[in-house]
Amino acid sequence: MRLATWNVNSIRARVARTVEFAVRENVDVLAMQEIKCRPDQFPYGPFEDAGYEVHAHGLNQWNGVAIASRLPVDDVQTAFDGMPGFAKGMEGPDRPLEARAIGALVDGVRVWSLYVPNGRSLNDPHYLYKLDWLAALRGHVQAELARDPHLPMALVGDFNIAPTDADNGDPAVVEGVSTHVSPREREAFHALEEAGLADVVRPLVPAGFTYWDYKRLRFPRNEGMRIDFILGSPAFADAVTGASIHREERKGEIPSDHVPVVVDTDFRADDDDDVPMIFG
DNA sequence: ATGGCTAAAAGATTTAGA
Repeated sequence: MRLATWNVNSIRARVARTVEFAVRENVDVLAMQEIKCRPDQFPYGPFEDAGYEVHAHGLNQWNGVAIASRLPVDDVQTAFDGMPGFAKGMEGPDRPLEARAIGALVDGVRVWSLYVPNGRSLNDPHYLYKLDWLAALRGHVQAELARDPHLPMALVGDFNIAPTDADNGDPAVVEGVSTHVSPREREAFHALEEAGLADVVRPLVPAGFTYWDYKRLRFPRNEGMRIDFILGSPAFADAVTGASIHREERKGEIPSDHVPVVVDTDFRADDDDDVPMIFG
C-alpha cells in the first residue's frame, strides 16, 4: 500500500492538481485535509475517473477531511471516540463536532485522516480545544492498541504542531509566543508516541518542511514548518519501506500551502494468520 | 497596510488559517 496525506486547502480549487499527483505518484490511498466543502460539493468525478473511491466528511466551508482509495474501503467513521467539539463563545461537552477526522479500514489498515485544530493563539479557547482534541486522540489510540496490539493503524494529516525546533523555520513562529511550538502542544504530540505510535517518515526523511505560509516569500526563503505527519502503530511501522515529502508540489499554479507526505508499505492484512503460498 | 496571501460565503467584508 502506498499511502499519502495532503492538506489540499480547498479540494474544489485544486482537484486537478490533486488527482494528477495521486496518479503520477501511484498513490493507493490519499488522505486529505481542509477540503473546505460538504460531501455534496466534493468533486468526485476526477477521482472516480482515475479509479479512486472517495469518502468525504465536511460540514461547511471550514475544515473538512476525506479519504480517496483505489483499495477496498470499509467501516468509515467521521469522528474518533471521545473527540471534542468546538463553537465560538460556547463551553463544555455539548459543543458540536467539527469535520476534522475521517477514519476507515482500507485493505485491513485502519487509516485516519486528521486535521488537528489550529489553536489560533495561546490565550484563545481554540488552544485549549486543540489540547483537549489531542488528548482525546491519544486516549483513542491507547484504547485501540490495548484492544489489539497488532492492529495496523496510521494516523495521518495536518497535526498543526512542529515537534522539534528544527521543524520550525518560520521566523514569525516563536517559542513561548506562538501556537504550533508551545511545550504543551509538543507534549501532546509526544503523548501520541508514548501511546505507541511512531513517526514513520522521520527516520527516512530526517529534514524538510511540509508547509510554507503564502505570505512574505516564505517558500522561496524556505521558511516553512514540518507539521504534516504519518504516525503508525507498531504493525504499520514494521511494514514501512519508504517515505517522501513532495516539496515540488508547493510550486506551480495555485499550490496548496502544504505538500504531500507519502509512505510505502509492504503490509499485508493477513500477516497474523499467514497462509503458506503453494506454487504450481 | 503591523497576518502584505488565499479561500469561501447568509459575500462587496468577514472569518479562518499557523
